[in-house]
Amino acid sequence: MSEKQGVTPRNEDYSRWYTDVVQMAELADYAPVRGCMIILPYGYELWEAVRAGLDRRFKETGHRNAYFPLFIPESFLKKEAEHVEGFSPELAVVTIGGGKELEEPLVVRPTSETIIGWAYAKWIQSYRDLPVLINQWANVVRWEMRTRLFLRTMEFLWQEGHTAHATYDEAEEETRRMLDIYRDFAVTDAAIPVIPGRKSDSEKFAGALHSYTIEAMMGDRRALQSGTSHNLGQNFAKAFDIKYLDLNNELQYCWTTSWGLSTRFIGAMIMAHGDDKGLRLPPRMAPIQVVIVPIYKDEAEKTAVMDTVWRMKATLRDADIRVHVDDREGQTPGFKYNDWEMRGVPLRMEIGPKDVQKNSVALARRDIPGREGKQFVPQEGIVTAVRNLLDDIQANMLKQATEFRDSNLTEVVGDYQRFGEIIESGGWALTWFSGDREEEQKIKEDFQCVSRCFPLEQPYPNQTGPSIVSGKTAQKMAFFARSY
RNA sequence: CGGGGCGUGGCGCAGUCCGGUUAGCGCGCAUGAUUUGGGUUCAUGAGGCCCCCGGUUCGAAUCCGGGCGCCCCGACCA
Repeated sequence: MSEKQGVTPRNEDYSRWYTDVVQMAELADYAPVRGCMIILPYGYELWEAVRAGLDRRFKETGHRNAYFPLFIPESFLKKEAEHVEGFSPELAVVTIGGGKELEEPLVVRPTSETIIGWAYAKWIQSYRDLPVLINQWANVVRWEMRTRLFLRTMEFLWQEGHTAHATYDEAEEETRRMLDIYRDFAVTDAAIPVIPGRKSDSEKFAGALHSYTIEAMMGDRRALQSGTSHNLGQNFAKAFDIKYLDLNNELQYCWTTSWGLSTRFIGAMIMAHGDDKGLRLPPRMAPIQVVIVPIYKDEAEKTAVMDTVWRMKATLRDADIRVHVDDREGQTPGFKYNDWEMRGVPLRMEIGPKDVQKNSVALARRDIPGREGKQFVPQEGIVTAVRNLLDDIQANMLKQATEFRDSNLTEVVGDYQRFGEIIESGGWALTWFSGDREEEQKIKEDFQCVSRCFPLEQPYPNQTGPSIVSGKTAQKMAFFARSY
């Protein structure tokens, strides 16, 4: 028992590792209701970082935030045939309010296309009203059978963007623009080398013309859909009567899009970067970028050390570096090192009597374990030194994750057995694929996996190849992998 | 929905088969020492409707019946 101090090693039990990290790093806790979670302050700060990174990008591209109701009339869900079919099994429905049976049950939103569609129909009259570019930050509920903290919970937080346009091309451009924003955010801020691509017909959103996704590889090599962007065509416009008068005074249906990224993304960060010591957070997302651990033996040393500690803290804070001083009494420095490593803080600053004497500090990187990642730097010019290190850690984490991803991708052409071996060994296979539902169903039955996406960046553009199951000519290659 | 497992201080468990005084242990927590450049050590202490209801019994955490909840595997799943 006392042997086990940290998280369960990943190769021993990846699931346990994940649960340990989430709980020991105090990201989330279980709730009294099955499948629901309490997002703890440290976890919520990560979500705030996600929000900040995305919100800025949304606003830069002309979107504005609004808020729509949690309750949706049940009839709304039924207006779009595929949509209702896709979501019915996972709806939470309110039938009683104020002690009385409701005339029409209210659905707790699983997503807001319908109620926003209703509003857009009211608001849009003319081509001059377009485009409508709105995003909302909200919670949604889906009655999931099997849940896991952050990855799949019955209630989760997300943002959902909903836009309306005059033409197919504009809607498609918007869909792709938002996918690229997700890609840029994931890569630049979260250091996750996601693969943007298009979903196959059987994997697309219920009611969409087509869906795009960013797919990330987790530490156990399973795939995680980390954000999605949908071109809804005119399906919802027709269901909700979203129409406008064009230049020629002719009534037209709008073209709409929706796109979302949820608290699941926190799961992606945990699993894309974490190691056997626990969480590893990319500096741009880390609630605490630098943790200062003071070292002293007695009161005299403490006074001198803490003086330097508070001075360093103020210097870093004034430079907008997120810094925390671990001044807990009664814990040894060694304990604190492990504790903050488990919590994923990218950079640790140690300040002891020797440092006070030499006007130096010790800096230890989370991304490079042991002695190699540790260095002594002068207190003079600490801001630049820390900034450079944080940048380097950010870049290195992306590099590490990219190398890991690429070393687990295998291209396979026309060899179904080999394809199966790759999938069953846990890797990702890139192969020609027709996108037909029957083929995908066969793969699902044979290997318990479906296509992740047709990557936007095709390795052999303008070429064709034999679809993996049927052998018939396929236009594009797709990734296949087991997923969360 | 099918199969399996489990409900005992905050957490992880022992005790249940074979009923019997104050229900133990580890971790955590509190207080005080000690220690502090990689998870110190020790002392003292706080903390329990033994999931719920009913039954058997002089006596139930333990046996019997019923219920509830959770976890795992499968099925299902944007």
